[in-house]
Amino acid sequence: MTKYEQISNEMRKRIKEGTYSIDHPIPDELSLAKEFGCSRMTIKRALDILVMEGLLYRKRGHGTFIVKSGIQGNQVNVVDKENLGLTGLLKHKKITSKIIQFDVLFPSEEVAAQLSIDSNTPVYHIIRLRNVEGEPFVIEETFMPTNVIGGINEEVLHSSIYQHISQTLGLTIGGAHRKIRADKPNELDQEYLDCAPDDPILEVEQVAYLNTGIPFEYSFSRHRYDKFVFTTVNIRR
Amino acid sequence: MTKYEQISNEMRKRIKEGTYSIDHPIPDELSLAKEFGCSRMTIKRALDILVMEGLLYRKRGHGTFIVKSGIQGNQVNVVDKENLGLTGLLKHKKITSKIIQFDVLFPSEEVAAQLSIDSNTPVYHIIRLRNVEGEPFVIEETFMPTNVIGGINEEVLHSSIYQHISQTLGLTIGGAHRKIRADKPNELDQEYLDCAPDDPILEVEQVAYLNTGIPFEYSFSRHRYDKFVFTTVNIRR
DNA sequence: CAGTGGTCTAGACCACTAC
DNA sequence: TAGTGGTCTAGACCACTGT
Repeated sequence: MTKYEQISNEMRKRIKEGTYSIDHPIPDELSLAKEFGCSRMTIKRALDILVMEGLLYRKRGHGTFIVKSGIQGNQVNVVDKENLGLTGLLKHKKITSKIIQFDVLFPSEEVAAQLSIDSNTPVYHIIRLRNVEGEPFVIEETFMPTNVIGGINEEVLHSSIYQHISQTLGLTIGGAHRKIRADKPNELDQEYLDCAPDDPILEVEQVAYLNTGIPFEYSFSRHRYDKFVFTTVNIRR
Repeated sequence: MTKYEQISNEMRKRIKEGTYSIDHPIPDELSLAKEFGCSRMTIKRALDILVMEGLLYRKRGHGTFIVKSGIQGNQVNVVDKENLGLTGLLKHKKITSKIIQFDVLFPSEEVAAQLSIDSNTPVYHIIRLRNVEGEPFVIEETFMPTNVIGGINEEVLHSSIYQHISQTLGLTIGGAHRKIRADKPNELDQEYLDCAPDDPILEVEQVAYLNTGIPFEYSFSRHRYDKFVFTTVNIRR
């Protein structure tokens, strides 16, 4: 844990606990530097994190203030929490997976383009039904290049692909591009998600990247409309 | 324009133009500091921007590399481009607005909570149908505190509220929290969006904030499912 | 070992705001 | 004028990597 992270955590705690008045600026950076026994740059960096989290804002010439609406709500680190896969998102919930399809094939033109591979590179093709607490939740169709990921088997598919990537393969997930849309249910949705012909579907199309910028996943997640909300936090810099 | 911004821009240009080999690290930070006649910290800060944009990635002990998929695609500053309102998102398209409802009322408990105001503060209540190129696109229901925004009239509603906020009122938009879900169409949707009873709706619920952290808008945007895709870019730090 | 990026310092000057 | 945050410097040491 770096010093600026420690200070950042301590300041977050103080802000949430109400240590500082909400109508006045928090102590200035030089004072905090003296208190924490560090340089002003380190304080600045620690506070930068809280500004990015939406907990503080700065006014040049005035000081640094607490964002009133930022205190309530316990969404600590919301900004970074996003691309962790279903298993990461829903801890403390019981997730089971049913493998509907699992094969290796040559990618279509579209899939090859999204994964930045040529059509001779085989890809895993996986369709899974994910149940949360025993209830059908989402159907995920996933394409992954075999030469980037590798080692996928039924055991992995029954637990978490993301865990396999980060822990077994030692790769770091870098980010994702997503498209979110509403759609009518297809036959697969109606069969496995147990939804009526007029129940909408929330589809998330995603290309996920390693921190090297190499795409490792192209997927479509089709959610029951009554059980899933996609949440984003956007903070201007 | 600060020095680190200038350097960041110059480096972005070089990367896109192919000045540096894509298979080797770009020059190390000390060399760049010498070339640009600045300290290493300033170089680091300039490169931080490009890392956040997904154009570069770092490997401790190795160097700094170009993200291959980051070169193609001209999505400069994608990350910041998001919350600009419909008018900002769809430039070059002809947008017209039909005002379905426009009044001032005392907020419900839910609306007051989202806007962090008490129930005695009046809010604008606006329902607009937005047409793109003459076709119905989205119904927006918006609540805004009169004491934060002010000066809303029919003329503003027919053009762009966001423009009014930033240009006329001189306020800066800071960020937004959004929830995206699929839903069945209600009567208003069917009437104005011209959709069938089994056409899904993509709803975006949003609380938008000024850079001071004060919420200024709580809104629900209900889109035709065949005309709108919500896109996000997520880059891990 | 040398070379890379990650963190941190102690201080400087500037831009903006209030008094 | 005094006080704030914004930027920048010229170094330092550490953590990690490959040879």
